[in-house]
Amino acid sequence: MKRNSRLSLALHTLGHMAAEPKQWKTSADIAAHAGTNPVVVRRVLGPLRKAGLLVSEKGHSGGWKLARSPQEITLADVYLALDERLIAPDDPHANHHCSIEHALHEQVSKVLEGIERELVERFATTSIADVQNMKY
Amino acid sequence: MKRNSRLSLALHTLGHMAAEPKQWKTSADIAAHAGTNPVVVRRVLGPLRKAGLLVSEKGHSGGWKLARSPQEITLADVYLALDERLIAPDDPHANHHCSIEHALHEQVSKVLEGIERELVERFATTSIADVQNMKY
DNA sequence: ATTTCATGTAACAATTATAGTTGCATCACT
DNA sequence: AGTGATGCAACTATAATTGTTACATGAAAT
Repeated sequence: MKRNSRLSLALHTLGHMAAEPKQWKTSADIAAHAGTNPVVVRRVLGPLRKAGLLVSEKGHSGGWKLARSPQEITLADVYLALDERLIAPDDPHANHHCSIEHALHEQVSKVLEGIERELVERFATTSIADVQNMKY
Repeated sequence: MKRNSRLSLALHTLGHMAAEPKQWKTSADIAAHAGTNPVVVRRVLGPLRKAGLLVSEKGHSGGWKLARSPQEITLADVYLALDERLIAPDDPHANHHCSIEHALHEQVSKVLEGIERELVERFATTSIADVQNMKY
């Protein structure tokens, strides 16, 4: 696979599911389409289930499907569920000798943090249905 | 170092330089402040020089400094110079068996590509001087 | 001129992050 | 019971990133 694969895999999968919201899809099927492994799929989809975007069922004729309508799932929901932070590094306070360095570091972090927030807001304006319906 | 280190290292360095735009800084000094290696610093700063954001001089009393004023260097300049693509994976057309898969893939790519563009626009609204001056 | 100190670059090693794999417990439907 | 799915843990493999060493080149200082 490539970089940013978690988000990308998630969006593909949700896009597919949006086309047939009633149908249960197995991780094996999803993996086959995505050219990856069922366990990898479950690993990516797990957090989406925890976030309430998907539901899964065990057992015969089990699998995965959307927990709500595609219009009600935004890219921000997915992004946050996956715990991605593409802009701002999760850097919970590196040590810096000189105080100028420290202040500057704080500044850079604040700026990136702000842009990260704006990115999430942007993601929130697009739903899975939008992706699937070729709004763009 | 941590993730996103290239962008982050670049911004820190430029921030420092913005404080003393006349002064030549060596990669060794920069590296010491950033807690990394001079070669790594040159590797990150090289593309910024190629993009015309920095100038460097060899020899005794050589080093690096800004090629223009901090107000005239935006985060987008840095981001693009480093060739970062944080949102959209550079995926020059993966093969897909079924055409639905293909169409969906195109869609996801288009959406992410659009958001990537908007991110660059956002970066363009903030300059190194803004970072340094604690505008936020 | 020679020494000194810097960049520029290549090649390699080490580390870290990510993806892939195997194995098995658990649960639900047939 | 038997089958086929998820859930999860542990491990391996691979890729990406960073760090290191070595050396050629160029410019200033002596």
